[in-house]
Amino acid sequence: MGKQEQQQILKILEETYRGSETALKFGSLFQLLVAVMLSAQTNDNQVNAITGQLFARYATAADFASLTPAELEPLISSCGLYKNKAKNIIAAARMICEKYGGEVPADKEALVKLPGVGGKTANVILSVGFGIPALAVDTHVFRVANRLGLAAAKTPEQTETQLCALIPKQQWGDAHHWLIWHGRKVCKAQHPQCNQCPLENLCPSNQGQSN
DNA sequence: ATCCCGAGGG
DNA sequence: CCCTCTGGAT
Repeated sequence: MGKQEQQQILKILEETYRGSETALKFGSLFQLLVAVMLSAQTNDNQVNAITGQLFARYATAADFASLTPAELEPLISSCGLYKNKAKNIIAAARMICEKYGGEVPADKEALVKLPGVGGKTANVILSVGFGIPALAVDTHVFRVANRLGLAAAKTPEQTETQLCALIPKQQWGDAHHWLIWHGRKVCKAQHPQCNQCPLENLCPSNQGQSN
């Protein structure tokens, strides 16, 4: 896979998925943080199904900091992993109140120190929340980047490094969404829809390609 | 049965 | 590196 083909793939991804953005609903940076924390190992619809009511009742970091796990758990249980998520969301809310005046910090080092916030979540907050260039690598980005030959990575960290070297900084946030949506709609984990893929003839993982 | 915009702990 | 946490959709 040469650099020429990689740039061609990126161009087609951009044309196909231009303008795509997060499906998560949120009304503030802190709500974005909660929504992304809830999204682990579930899908956007499951998160959006509960955050409407949740954020109407509890909107700010201070609101969540005042909750106990026993209070929050039943409100988020439908998203799965709910004990860890409840504990982490409350602990992160308290740390944000104590250390950052109730505002989500615009700094990756600080974000990653929040309980339950790892590299992927931190990068989503930076790029989607603050407009700071960052390329979040989730399960879709990891899988799709490897399949398309945009990366040859064994870990999400390697994927991030390799993609960032390939893509201009101002497109990191957009590229994250191109790969997410391509992974969700076409390049699925189980049964990739290669026959309706705009990259069918460029993808090194497509066995049935015509060229 | 498998996957979903992961992270922390052992 | 592996395991665990977890419900809901397909």
